[in-house]
Amino acid sequence: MLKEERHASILGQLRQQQKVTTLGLSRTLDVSEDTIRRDLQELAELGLLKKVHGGAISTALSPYTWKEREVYAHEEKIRLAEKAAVRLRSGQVILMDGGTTNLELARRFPQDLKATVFTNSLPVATALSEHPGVETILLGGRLLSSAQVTVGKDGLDLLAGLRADLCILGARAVHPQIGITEIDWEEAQIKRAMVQASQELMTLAITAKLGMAQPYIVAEPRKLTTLVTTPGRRDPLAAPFAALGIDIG
Amino acid sequence: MLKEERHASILGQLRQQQKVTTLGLSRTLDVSEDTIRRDLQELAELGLLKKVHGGAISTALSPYTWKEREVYAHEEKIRLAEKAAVRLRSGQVILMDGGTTNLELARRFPQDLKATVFTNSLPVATALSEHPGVETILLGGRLLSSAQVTVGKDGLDLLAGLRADLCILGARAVHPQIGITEIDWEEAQIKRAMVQASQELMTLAITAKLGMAQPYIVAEPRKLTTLVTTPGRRDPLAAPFAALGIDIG
DNA sequence: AATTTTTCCGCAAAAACTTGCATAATTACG
DNA sequence: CGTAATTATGCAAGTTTTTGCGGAAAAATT
Repeated sequence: MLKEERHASILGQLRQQQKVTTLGLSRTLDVSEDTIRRDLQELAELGLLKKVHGGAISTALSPYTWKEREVYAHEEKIRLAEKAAVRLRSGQVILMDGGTTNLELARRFPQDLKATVFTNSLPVATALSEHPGVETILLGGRLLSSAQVTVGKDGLDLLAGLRADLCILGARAVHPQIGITEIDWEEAQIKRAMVQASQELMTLAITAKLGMAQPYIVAEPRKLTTLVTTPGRRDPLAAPFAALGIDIG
Repeated sequence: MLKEERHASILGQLRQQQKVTTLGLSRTLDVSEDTIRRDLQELAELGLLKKVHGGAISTALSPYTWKEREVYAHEEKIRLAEKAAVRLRSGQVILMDGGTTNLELARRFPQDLKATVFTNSLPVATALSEHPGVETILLGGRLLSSAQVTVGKDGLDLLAGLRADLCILGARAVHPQIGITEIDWEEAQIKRAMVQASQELMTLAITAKLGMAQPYIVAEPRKLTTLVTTPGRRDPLAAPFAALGIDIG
């Protein structure tokens, strides 16, 4: 059996039952546990699953709540937020959507920054409200508890009449050909409106989100101005974006 | 069973019934109590639950942070919130503004209540987002950092087109002749619009607020339907309200 | 105060993982 | 086609993680 077949089989099983065990795969695929471990490691490096002691679990485990997502890859998110924070300039009008990475950025806005921020994210707004130099404007609408953001027509209407300097998107998936994509249609709509309403587009993406894609397109790759991520511009994961002229930070 | 599965199961159970016991989990998941204890500790370290003697509870229920302990008359506010919570009925469309008393009420919405809540308060919206039966709609606008509420034209416009069943106001001052009054002009405007948009008006007021008045009038005394407070209807502080036909709870 | 329940601590066994290495399979190329 | 290079696999030894247990400590209950 070819390695690729095994990988496909593992991912298939993972989709069906959310988890796989090293021992179980070793038996069904008739290879040693060591080989399975190496398979899982490779797939984990591609962000296709999450390796745990005893096997692996699906990264896109659906019943994840906001709180649970917040602790996932937390250290990496903080590093990205720190890198992004130094790129902000006073006087800007900024659009920010939700996401746990954006929340870390909101917490790390430079103390002396003066800016106006429009956001549809409750946690981001809460974090920014403690900042002395930032005027925060919350987009109204129905609250999605899973993502802690508001959606709906009111927010879209407000964005339609706005010309902001910078949009900071927390994306679920960033792909060099497909662009920034989302899994929820209502969220995707608001994000699209945010992108439309601003000059520049910055995205913070942890490694696991690079090269991934979801059903609803938020922005095409060429819309992206800055991509803040962990791998450098030479890294195969980031290089395709650099080739498009996107600033890799 | 993988450790992560157990964790997911624990969190799932916690989300549904907001508490779990060590013994119960040990039985359902078929591992020793020590293992459960270690699981709970790990999850507690990630901030995903709160460990208590005998098991764990949802963090949503116990946000007794250092800040909240210092809230003025906190215990009294909690008692008022408990009294008000039992008066809520399923199917209602409710308007809620901010304030620490309203926040305590939001945390104590009956678990089986089904309702739609419009609010301009960030903490109230955050608390309600954890409630399975409540649809939360946030009023947009500029964020006042001191009160953690939004103000502005967008919220006023939305309220103008609304007919709600109940308005729950957290008032700064309640006077039997002057009515409910506020100290901030912008907040007063939103509150006034909320009162206008609903059939009934309920207010939770700690003793210290009774008989007080502030510059901006939000609602006349006769608008008030229910006053939830500590003194009984015979008490000289509450009697003038009872005389107006207001329900004292 | 006594008793029961729950938690904490250290330990030991089992399971799972890592690493280095030898061998087998596959691919590359003259 | 044959041989070298590369890659994949399995094995063994050592390490880490996980788990359950006994007993002491702490907390709740009576």
